[in-house]
Amino acid sequence: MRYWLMKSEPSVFTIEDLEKSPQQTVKWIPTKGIRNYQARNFMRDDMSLGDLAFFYQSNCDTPGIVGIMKISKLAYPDPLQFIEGHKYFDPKSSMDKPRWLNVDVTLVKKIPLIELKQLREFAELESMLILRKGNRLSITPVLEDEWEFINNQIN
DNA sequence: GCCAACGTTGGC
DNA sequence: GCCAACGTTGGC
Repeated sequence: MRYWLMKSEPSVFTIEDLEKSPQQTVKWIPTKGIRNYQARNFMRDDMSLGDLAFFYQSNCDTPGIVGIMKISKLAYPDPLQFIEGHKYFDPKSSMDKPRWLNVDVTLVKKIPLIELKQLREFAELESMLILRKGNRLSITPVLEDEWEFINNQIN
């Protein structure tokens, strides 16, 4: 069992959108393609069914963690890469050899916002990838210790 | 294979 | 809106 942190911009997809989705389950992210090789490789190589992930809202007034999700479907080809003219169309991808993948996620629970600036205050979280300068990866692994520490803040 | 130019991310 | 940091592209 692994732990993850997955970013979404509220202008694109919010935790409420996830809450309102059928079975509270969506392709991550419904209207968006993940177009970064490192993030793709995490999904393809390292994610397992039942892995848990923080829902992190980014690029907004109050960036931070707002929920917990689980991986409910393993990596599969992102349909958006095949739609000609679509923003996420990739001419170099093919049905035979799809380049881009998504997983499905299911909401476990919403949690009260833990702001980025709060996360920065905990020495225990110093090594979190999300807190590193210049971090831009939309999917990052979270260590078990970090996961538990943050969960203890919730309870 | 180098690297400059460009595009994107995302906190502030 | 700024801009630092980073990833990708493409000419050479």
